[in-house]
Amino acid sequence: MRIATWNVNSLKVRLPHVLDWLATHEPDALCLQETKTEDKGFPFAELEAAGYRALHNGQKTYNGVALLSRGEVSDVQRDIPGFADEQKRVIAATLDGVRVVCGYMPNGQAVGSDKYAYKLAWFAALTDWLREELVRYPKLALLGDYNIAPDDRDVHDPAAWKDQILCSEPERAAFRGLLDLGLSDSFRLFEQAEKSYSWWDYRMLGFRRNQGLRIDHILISAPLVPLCRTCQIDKAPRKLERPSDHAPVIAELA
DNA sequence: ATGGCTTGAGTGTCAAGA
Repeated sequence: MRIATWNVNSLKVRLPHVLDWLATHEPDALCLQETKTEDKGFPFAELEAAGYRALHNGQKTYNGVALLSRGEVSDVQRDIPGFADEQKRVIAATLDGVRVVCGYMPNGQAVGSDKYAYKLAWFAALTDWLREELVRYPKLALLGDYNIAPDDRDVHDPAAWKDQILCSEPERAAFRGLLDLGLSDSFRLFEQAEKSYSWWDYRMLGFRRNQGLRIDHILISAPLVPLCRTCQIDKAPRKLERPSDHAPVIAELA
């Protein structure tokens, strides 16, 4: 079973890249973030023609998440239960016995801002929900754009980013809070190249200089760890014309 | 130098991203 995540920064713009990527990698599930559309603009038919059904939790202009799958899904959940939030950031479903949770975690804008407080509250609500979810679904994967670089090795210039948004200690503590539920960062189960990142700023030739951050992650619960064969960041789509600023991350489960 | 791109909305130019 292959599961993947990709912040596409507008599905309308990126649909050709997504269709190519699905054909090349044939994931069983692909979690998308920042679809930036309501259902009426969502390309259900094109994805269906490519062999994928789609669950979408979208809104106009901002945010929006989707879960694409080849097989049947059940127990669909939109948003974090009990957490009042206008922003469409979560969709989850069960697929082949695995609870697949797709999240677009808040960016937070700047340490100390209102959006930063929302980000930390959002992570607390997510963590509380997943603690319960793991009881019901021991095999669980949380995929998405976490907007957190968990460690200095996930940052091209740790000194410049120190205590900045995406890297601050409270954000990293929120990430560790997810690990404390018994989840593992699948990327770090394997030896990886140094300077591996999943996002590069559009500006300043960020990608060409590999000035990036690793903020897109696939966390997996303990029963899935022995099944995990690989986890890789695919930089290829970032090299295309009009790329997303994020690269997809894909994990293979036996 | 708080800039540098990209997107959606909407037709002038701004919010938001990370």
